[in-house]
Amino acid sequence: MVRGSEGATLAERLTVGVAARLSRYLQVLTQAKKMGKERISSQEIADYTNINATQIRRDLSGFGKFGKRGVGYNIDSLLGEIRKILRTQGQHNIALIGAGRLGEAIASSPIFAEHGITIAAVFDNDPAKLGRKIGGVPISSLGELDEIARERNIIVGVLAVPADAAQGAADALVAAGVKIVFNYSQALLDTPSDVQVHTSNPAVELLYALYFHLT
Amino acid sequence: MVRGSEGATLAERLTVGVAARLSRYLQVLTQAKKMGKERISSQEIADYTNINATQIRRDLSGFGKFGKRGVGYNIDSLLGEIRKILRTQGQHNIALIGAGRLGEAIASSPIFAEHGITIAAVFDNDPAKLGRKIGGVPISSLGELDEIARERNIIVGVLAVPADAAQGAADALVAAGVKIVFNYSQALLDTPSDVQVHTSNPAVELLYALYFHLT
DNA sequence: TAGATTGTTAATCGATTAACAATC
DNA sequence: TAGATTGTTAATCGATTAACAATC
Repeated sequence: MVRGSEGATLAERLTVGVAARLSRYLQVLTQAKKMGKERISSQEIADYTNINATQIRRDLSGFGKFGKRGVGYNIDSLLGEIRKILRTQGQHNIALIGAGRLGEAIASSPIFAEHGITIAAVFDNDPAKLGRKIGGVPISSLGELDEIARERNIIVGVLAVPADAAQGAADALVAAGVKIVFNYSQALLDTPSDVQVHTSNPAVELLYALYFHLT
Repeated sequence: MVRGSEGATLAERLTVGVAARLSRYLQVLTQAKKMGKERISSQEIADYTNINATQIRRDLSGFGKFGKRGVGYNIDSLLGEIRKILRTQGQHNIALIGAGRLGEAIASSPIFAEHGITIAAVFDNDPAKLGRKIGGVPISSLGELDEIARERNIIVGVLAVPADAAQGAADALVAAGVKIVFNYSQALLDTPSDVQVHTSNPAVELLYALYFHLT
C-alpha cells in the first residue's frame, strides 16, 4: 500500500479478499452503531464475522492508525475510513427485476438503504402488477428497462425472478448497460465477460455448513 | 489427502476453502444437469463460478481421477463423487423462522429441495398465521419450537424475521439444540461458540462488487 | 491422427496466526 | 500504575496460476 504523508491514499487496487473483508467490517460497524455502541475492539468484530482479530487489525493498519491501544476503534470514525477506502460514500441506484414475494421482501428491507443503495426502479412482466408500488417505487414493464436504466444511471440489477425467467431478464439488463447482476435464482447465467454475476444460493452455503457440522 | 487403493477416502477434514468450492461445483452441476447437459469441462465450471479452471481440476484430482482427458467430466458421476466427499447424500431437515414475505419466498423456492434439504417446520409469532400452510408446511408458534425441533431432528434454523426479532429467535433456536443458524436479518447475533452463524447480506456483497466496478 | 482437456508440477502470492512490544 | 488492546513482525500454510506432458 503506497500512502502519502497526509494519509491521502495513492490507491492501489485492493485485493478481492481485503475488499470483501472491509465490506463485512462495514456491516458490523453499521449494526453496532445502531445498537448504540461507540467503540469496538478487533476481537468483537472477530466474534461477529469469524475473521481472525489479527487479520482485522492488519487489514485496517494497512491504511492508517485508526485504533487506540488499550481502547479499540471509534465506530463512527472507522465507518468513515472504510467508506473512504471502499469509495462507497455516494448514492447508488439499483434496479430490481421481479416483484414477487422475494422481490417485495428485498424492496421492503432496510438492508440496502442503510448503505446508501437506492432501489430506483422495479420491473415485472405481469401486467396486473404494473403501476403498483413496492417499497415506494412503481412497478414498470420489462420493456421499459432500457430507457429507465439509462435515465436513472443504474449499473446494478438484482434478479428476483423464477429460474426460467432469469436468463431473459439478465439479457435485458445487459442490453441496458448494467454491469453488475445479483442473481437470486438458481439459474446459471451466460453474460459477457465485462458483466459481474453474483449468484446467491442459500442451499450451497448450507451444504458447506453441514459438512463442518457433521465432521 | 490420504486415500486407500480402492478410492475409499480415509478422510481428513476438508479445508474451509475446498469445502466452499466443492459446494459451488455441486450447484453448477445440478443446474447443468437440469439443462440437459451430460458432460462439462473445468473451463465451463470456471466460467460460471469465477473460480480458476486449474484450481477446479486440482480440487477434484485430490480425490480421484474423475475426468476424461480431451472430454471433460461426466456430470452425473461427478455429482455423486462430490456428494460423497461433502457427505450430503442424506436428507436434512431445517426450520424456517418467520412466515413473512421473505419466509414465504424461501419456503416456496425449490432451491433447498433440489439439494435434499427439507423445510420440516415453519414458525411465526403472529397468531393470525398459525395453522396456515406455506410450502406445504403448517405454521407453528415459536413456543413449540423446542419440541418440534427435537422431534424432527432439526439442526439448522433459517431466520427470516425483522432485525428486532432476530436475537430472540436465535436464542430460541439455540435452546432447541440447533447448531447452524442462517441469519437473513441485518442484526448481529450473539450465540454460543458451538453454534455457526451465517449472515447473508446482499448490501455487503454489493458494496464490494461496486468497488471493483468503480476502480 | 488431430484437437481437446485432464492431471500435475513448480513457482508465486496472499491469508492466517501467534506472539509481543508499544501505548492508551 | 495495571490492564487492555493496538500495530507489527515473523513464520507457516493454503490459494492461485501458468505451463505442459499425458491421454482421451
